Amino acid sequence: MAAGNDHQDIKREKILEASHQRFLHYGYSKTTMNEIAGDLSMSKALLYYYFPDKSQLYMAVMRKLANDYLKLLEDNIDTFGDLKQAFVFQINTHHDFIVNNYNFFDFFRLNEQNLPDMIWEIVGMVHAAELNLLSRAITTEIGRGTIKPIENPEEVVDLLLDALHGIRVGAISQKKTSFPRKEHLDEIHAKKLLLIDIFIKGLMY
Amino acid sequence: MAAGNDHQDIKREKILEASHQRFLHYGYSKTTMNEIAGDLSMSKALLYYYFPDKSQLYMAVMRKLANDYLKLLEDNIDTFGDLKQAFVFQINTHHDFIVNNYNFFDFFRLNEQNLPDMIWEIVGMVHAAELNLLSRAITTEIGRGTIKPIENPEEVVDLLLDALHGIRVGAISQKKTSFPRKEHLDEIHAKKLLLIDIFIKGLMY
DNA sequence: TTTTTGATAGTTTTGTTAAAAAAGTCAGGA
DNA sequence: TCCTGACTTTTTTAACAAAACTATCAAAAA
Repeated sequence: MAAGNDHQDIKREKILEASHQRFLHYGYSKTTMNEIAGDLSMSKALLYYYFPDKSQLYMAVMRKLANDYLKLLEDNIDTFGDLKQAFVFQINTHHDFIVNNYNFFDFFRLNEQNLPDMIWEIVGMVHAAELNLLSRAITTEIGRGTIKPIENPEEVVDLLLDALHGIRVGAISQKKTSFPRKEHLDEIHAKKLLLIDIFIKGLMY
Repeated sequence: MAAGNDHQDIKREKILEASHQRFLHYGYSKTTMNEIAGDLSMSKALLYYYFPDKSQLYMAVMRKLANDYLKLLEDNIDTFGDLKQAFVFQINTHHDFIVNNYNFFDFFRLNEQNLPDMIWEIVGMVHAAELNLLSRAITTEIGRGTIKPIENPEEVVDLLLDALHGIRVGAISQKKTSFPRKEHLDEIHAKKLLLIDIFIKGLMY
């Protein structure tokens, strides 16, 4: 709690940074604790002094990324001229987040089934923030009188987020299921914009 | 082509039926050709007389299921009072199709990545039929003057189908990614109805 | 007392091989 | 043309050793 933690915190930060790079470029399973330690010119044992194990180190990096994302959302809450701006902002921010960290999430793709609970805590936090941003935007918009009053805005936003999550690449040609490939993300992004366009109109009088 | 194929076709049908039951109850990887042959009191070699190999037998069953589904869609094309009826019909039919054959599709879940191309042909056919049904319904509705003219109805329907595909179980509590579990299908179904409600309104004037 | 490390213990992944099980083939019978 | 038993080939499974990696710890350094 005292000032003495400063140096420790800085070191932790360094470790998170180096780990992020490794995880981002090589994925979870193909980076070893030795390599991270090597990048920082420290011993592997020291990593274990700062973090209890590999998976929790990964989580810590992920939490940091999530926090940055959350902050971005929170900083822009209630700053939108209309509902569409809010939705577009959310889609763009989310898109950038995914594109910039695409390889980092191979951990998700690999384990697919039973991921550690802490992951779902973080995902839940992010989801809650998105829900908050967008349902407030909806409430504001209702106040403006542009769209119909909604009993439960969160339910509607939750639905939209699910729907957005379902957008995949070109129907017939491409093979669905599985994770979207990186080269498709831009096409997906464009489709999402079209979807919210229709969706918003669906909320109007 | 001649009448002599009748008996062969009946036998093929029997094989498809028995295979369907096995695949449905035990999944692809846990049913053996011997078991199917046993169910029909025939030799395994005879199966290979009618079908080239196991995977193509599975495909044949799948194609049969798909054809039944397609027929259902085609029989009801252009029979809807309004657009919503058409969408609800599609969602309900699809829902029943999935619920009734849930275990059959474990083949998808297992392989997840690189599935045989023939699968995608069938998926493509089904998708095309859904696209056709719904975009015709949209065109009809435009004719009625209820909704705005759309340059490319198929694009819009494609988008909606993707969105529907993304609907999953309750946000925070439940763990996303991965296939939906059977016990969640009804909840998903309800959410889909809500989505098309908003979506259709989004297409109106 | 806090931070750091080399050495080492423990666990998971990888590679190998043999046995078992299942897929797939074929010569020949009805 | 339809069908089968016996056979071959391929795939899955189990067991186990080697290698790679995670995680720990006593002790040195700061």
